[in-house]
Amino acid sequence: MKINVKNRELKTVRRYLYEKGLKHSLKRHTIAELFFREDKHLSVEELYDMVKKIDPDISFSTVYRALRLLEKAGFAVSRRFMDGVKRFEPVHPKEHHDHLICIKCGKIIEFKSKKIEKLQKEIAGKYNFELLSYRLELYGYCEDCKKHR
Amino acid sequence: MKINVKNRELKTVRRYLYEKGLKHSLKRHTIAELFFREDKHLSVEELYDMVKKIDPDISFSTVYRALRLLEKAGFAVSRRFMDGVKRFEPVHPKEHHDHLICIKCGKIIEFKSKKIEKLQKEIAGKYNFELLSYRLELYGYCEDCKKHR
DNA sequence: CTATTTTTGACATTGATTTTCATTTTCAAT
DNA sequence: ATTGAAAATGAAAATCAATGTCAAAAATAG
Ligand SMILES: [Mn+2]
Ligand SMILES: [Mn+2]
Ligand SMILES: [Zn+2]
Ligand SMILES: [Zn+2]
Repeated sequence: MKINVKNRELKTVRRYLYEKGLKHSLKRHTIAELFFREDKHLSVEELYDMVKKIDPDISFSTVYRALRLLEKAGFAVSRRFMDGVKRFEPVHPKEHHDHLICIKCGKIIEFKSKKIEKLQKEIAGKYNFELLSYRLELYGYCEDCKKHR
Repeated sequence: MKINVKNRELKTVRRYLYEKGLKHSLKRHTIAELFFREDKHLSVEELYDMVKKIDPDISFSTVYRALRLLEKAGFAVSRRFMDGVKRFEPVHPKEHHDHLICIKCGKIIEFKSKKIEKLQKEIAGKYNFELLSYRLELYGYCEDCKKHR
């Protein structure tokens, strides 16, 4: 159940805050809750626009800082796709994944490929590289967008 | 021979300028020549710093515009690696390639993998995506840097 | 409730990129 | 070589997302 996942994460956030001597505020909670519920790749701006509808008294700064906090705490990761803006997504207890990005509607589909990972390791090995991270992004038209163009 | 490649490219640039009714300036030539000669992944700033040593009267603006022109004309491509700054590299009549990037010294190694490309196409197909472009970047320590750390 | 510490909102700053505009240079036609 | 129209240039300003500052507000322990 999505709800349960979200609640588990919120509780863990709460524990993290307590352990770090940070305070648990309603605004922070509102932001985190929405962030986990949406479970998407959102820019600060985008999340802020959604947060505003729930509580118009939450500022951009607060959304920005909440996301950075979640990232530092390991509950979120950020990445930049080709449009250059930083996007955050919740970290799930799943491994690395990559993305298919629609250049028309912006839809993002996640995928994993053990085969590709294996080939990457081979390539790194060939150049005596110590591989620490990587990113693979596939751009094009999604199923819907390739019809209507 | 590298020189010949470079000269061929400069001539082609000249032809492009003529066809578009643009003018051929010495400054533009100096910038393009250096850009093709270096044949690396350079930010505007980096190329500007190198250009200054050849002709200190060339401004940042001019380097910036020259690179954009080269990109529009198809002689250069730009990309952003994880540091977020836009880098340009000459387009050679070779296919798509990907990058290994050292997170310590910044060295960039190019590679190609038909196998990975094939897997990517399979993945795109699985999601009914029309694949147009992609980027794959591998980050880690290069051969030298993994020793001295 | 009070004291202490953290959080917040508004605004400022940064850093890279891009645009603006007055001046200079190119180039084709004299 | 001279000239005039169009493009290129340099310096400065504008933009834009990301981040920093700080006084006021809110949270938590005692
Ligand atoms: Mn993702
Ligand atoms: Mn390259
Ligand atoms: Zn789409
Ligand atoms: Zn290195």
